[in-house]
Amino acid sequence: MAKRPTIKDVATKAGVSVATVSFVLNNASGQPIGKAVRDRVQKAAQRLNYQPNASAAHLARRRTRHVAIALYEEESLLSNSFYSRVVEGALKQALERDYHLLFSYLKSDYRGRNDLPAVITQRNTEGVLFIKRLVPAMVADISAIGVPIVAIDHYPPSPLVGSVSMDNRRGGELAAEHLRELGHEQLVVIAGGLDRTSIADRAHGFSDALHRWGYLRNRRQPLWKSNSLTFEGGYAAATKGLQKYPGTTGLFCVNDEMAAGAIRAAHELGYKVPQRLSVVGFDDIDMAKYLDPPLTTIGVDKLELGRRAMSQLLDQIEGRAARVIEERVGVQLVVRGSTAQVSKRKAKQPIA
Amino acid sequence: MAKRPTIKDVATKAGVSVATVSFVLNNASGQPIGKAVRDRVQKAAQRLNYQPNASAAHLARRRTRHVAIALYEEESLLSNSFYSRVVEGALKQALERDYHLLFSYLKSDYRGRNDLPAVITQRNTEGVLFIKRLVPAMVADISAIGVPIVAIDHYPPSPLVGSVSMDNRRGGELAAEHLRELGHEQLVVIAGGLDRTSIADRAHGFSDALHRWGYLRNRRQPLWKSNSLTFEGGYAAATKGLQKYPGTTGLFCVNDEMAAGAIRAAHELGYKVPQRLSVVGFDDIDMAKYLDPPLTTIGVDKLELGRRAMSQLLDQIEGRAARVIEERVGVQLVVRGSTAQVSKRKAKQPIA
DNA sequence: CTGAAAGCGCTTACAG
DNA sequence: CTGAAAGCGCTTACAG
Repeated sequence: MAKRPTIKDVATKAGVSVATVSFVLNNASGQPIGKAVRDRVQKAAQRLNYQPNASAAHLARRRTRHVAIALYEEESLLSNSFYSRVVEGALKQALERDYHLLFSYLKSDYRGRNDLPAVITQRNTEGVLFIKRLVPAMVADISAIGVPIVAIDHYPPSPLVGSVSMDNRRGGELAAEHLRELGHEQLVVIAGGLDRTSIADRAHGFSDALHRWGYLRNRRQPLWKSNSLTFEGGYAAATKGLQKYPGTTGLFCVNDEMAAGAIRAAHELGYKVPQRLSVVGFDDIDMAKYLDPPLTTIGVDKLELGRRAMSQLLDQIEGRAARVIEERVGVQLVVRGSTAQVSKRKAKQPIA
Repeated sequence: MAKRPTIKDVATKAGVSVATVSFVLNNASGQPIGKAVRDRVQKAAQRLNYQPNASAAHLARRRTRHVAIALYEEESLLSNSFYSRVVEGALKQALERDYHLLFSYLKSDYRGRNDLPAVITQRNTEGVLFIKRLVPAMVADISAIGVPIVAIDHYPPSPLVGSVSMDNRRGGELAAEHLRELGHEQLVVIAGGLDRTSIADRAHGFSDALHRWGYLRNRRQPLWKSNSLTFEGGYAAATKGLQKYPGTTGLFCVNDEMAAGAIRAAHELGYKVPQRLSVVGFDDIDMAKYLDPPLTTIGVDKLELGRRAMSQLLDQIEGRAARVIEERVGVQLVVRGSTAQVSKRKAKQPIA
C-alpha cells in the first residue's frame, strides 16, 4: 500500500494546524472557521487525496461505528431466502447511517462471558442485532456491558431487547378470511415449531378468526403437526393428514416451504391444487411465485424488517430512543394460484 | 459501556510493564518471557476480563484485518440463492482466519477514485472481493493503491485480479453426456447473458461435447435465446421454442431459474416432464429440489467457491501467494426427476 | 477565528 | 529476560 497522506500532510499543505483540518473535515459545529481557511483545507485534502484513517479516529473518539449481527453456525441464516433479505435490509440501513455491520457466528452453547464473540468484546461493537433466536444468558451478559440489543422475529421473549417482528397474528387472520371468503369449510392448519412465538401467533391468528365467525363453534381447529418447518415437514404432515381426512378443502401452512411440501403431497395423492384443495402459505419467499401453482401466501416486507430493527438499534446507540421498543411491521395477503373457490361437489375421496 | 480495563491496568495488576503484557498476550515469538511472568500476566488479564481495544491495535500495527466485499446496489446478491451461499463461504473463511468482512454497496457508475467506496479508502481495507461483475476502471484504481483483489465468477476478465470460478465448461459437458446417455437426439440450449464468461462457457461446454460425438455433424447447435437469466426468461424462451420445434426432447438451461421457467412453460403446453421432455439446469440452487419434478442439474459447492476466493485473498494479503491465480472448483451432475430416457414414440406434437 | 498539546490504547524497536 | 519511550493518526478541551 502506498504511503497514505495523513492529516498532518494536509495541515502543512494548507498552512494550518491539524486541529483546524480536523474541524473543517468533520464539519465541527461550534468551531467557527473562516470560509477562506475552510476552502484552503478542502482543496489541500482533495489534492492529496486524503482519507482519514478510521482506526485512529475510532481510537480518539472512543467510538467505532461498528454494529454486530449474531448468526448461529447451524442455521445458515445468510442463505435462507427469508432471513437473507432481512439481513440485507439491516446492512443497507447501517451503511446509510455510516455504520458498519460486523458478522459474527455463535456457537450453540454459551457458558459465560468468555464465550462472548470477539466481535463484541474486542471490536468495540456499539450494538448487537439478533435474528430469530436469542440465547438469554448471552443477552444478559451483553446487556450488562451496556451494549444495546435489538432482535428480529425472535424467541424466547426478553425484556432486555428491543424487537421488530411482523404482524404474525394478523397474517393468520388474513389467511382465514381469504379461505372463508372462498367458501371453505374443511380447514386445517399445518404447523411445526409452535414454541416459536411467531409461529404460534400465526396459527392462533388463524383459528381465532375462525372462532370469531362461529366457524369453530362445535369443533376444535384441526392441526396437523409437523416436526420441522421445512418442505419435508409439510410434505409429511400433508400426506398423513390428507389420507386421514380426505375431505379437507383448505390448508393454511405456517410458512411457504411447508406449503410447497404440502402441495407436492397433494399432487402425489391426486388432489388438484387449487381445484380440489386450496393452500395458503406464509412469508412470500422467492420460491412462492415459481411453484406450480404459484402460491397464495402472506407477504411481509423483509427488507423493512431489517431496516427497522437496525434503525431502532442505531437510535438507541445514539441515545435518541428509549430502550426496548417493540415494533411490528405490517403483513398482507398475496393472492396467487394455489387458492380457489371451494368446489361444489364435495368429493370425499381424492379424485385420483 | 462500563469503563473497560486497558493494557495498563493489566500491567499494574501483574506488576510488569505494558510491553510485557503486550508480548505475552500476543504470543510474540522472539521475546523470551519467563513462565512465571507469563502466568501472572495471563491471570491478571483473565481476572480483569481484559480485552484489547481493536482500534488501538490496528492503529499501532498499521493493519486492520479488514477485508471488503463489493456488492452492487441493483443486484441484491445477498438474497440471491446462489451468491448468498458464496458470500457465506467467504465470510466464514475470513472469520476463521480472524479477519472481518466489511460489506460495501457500489453505485453502477464509476467516475474515478473519488467514487471508491469509503470502506476501501477509509477503513484501511486490506483486500477486496468482487462477485460476478467487475468494473475495470475501479479495479485498476484499487489495484494501483496496492490493495489485492480476488473475483468470483466474474466478467469481464481482468489480468489484475485473482479469480475463482466453477468449471462451467465441464458442467456443460456433463449435461450433454447425461442427455446423450438417455438417448436424446433433439437437444437445445436455452441461454441468456452470453456476454458473461461463465454463461458462455456452459453453453460451449455443452455443444462442444455434442460436436465431439458427431451429434452436431450436420447441424448447428439449436439455441433458444432469452433476454434474461430468470424464470420469466426461461419461460418465454421455452414457450416460443417449443411451439416452433415441438419435437424437442431435451433442454439444457444455463441456470436453474430458467429451467424452472422452462418446465412451467412445458407443462402449460401439455408436455410432461420428464416423460416427454427432459430438462437440465445449472447451479443446484435450493429451489431445484422442490420443483415438480425435482430438477436434474449441475451442482457446485457454493460455499467452497467463497472460501477459496477468500482464502486466496488472505494469502495474497499475508504475502504467501503470488498475485492473480486462477482457481477453478469442480462441478457435478445431480440427477433428479426432470430427466428420463427418451420415449420411443417420437411424438411430433405435444401430447395435450 | 486558530493553534499547541494532551490523550486515545495499543505495538515495537531499542537499550539494558 | 524485562522496561522506558516513541509512535501510530486522529480528536478535543483549553488557551489565546
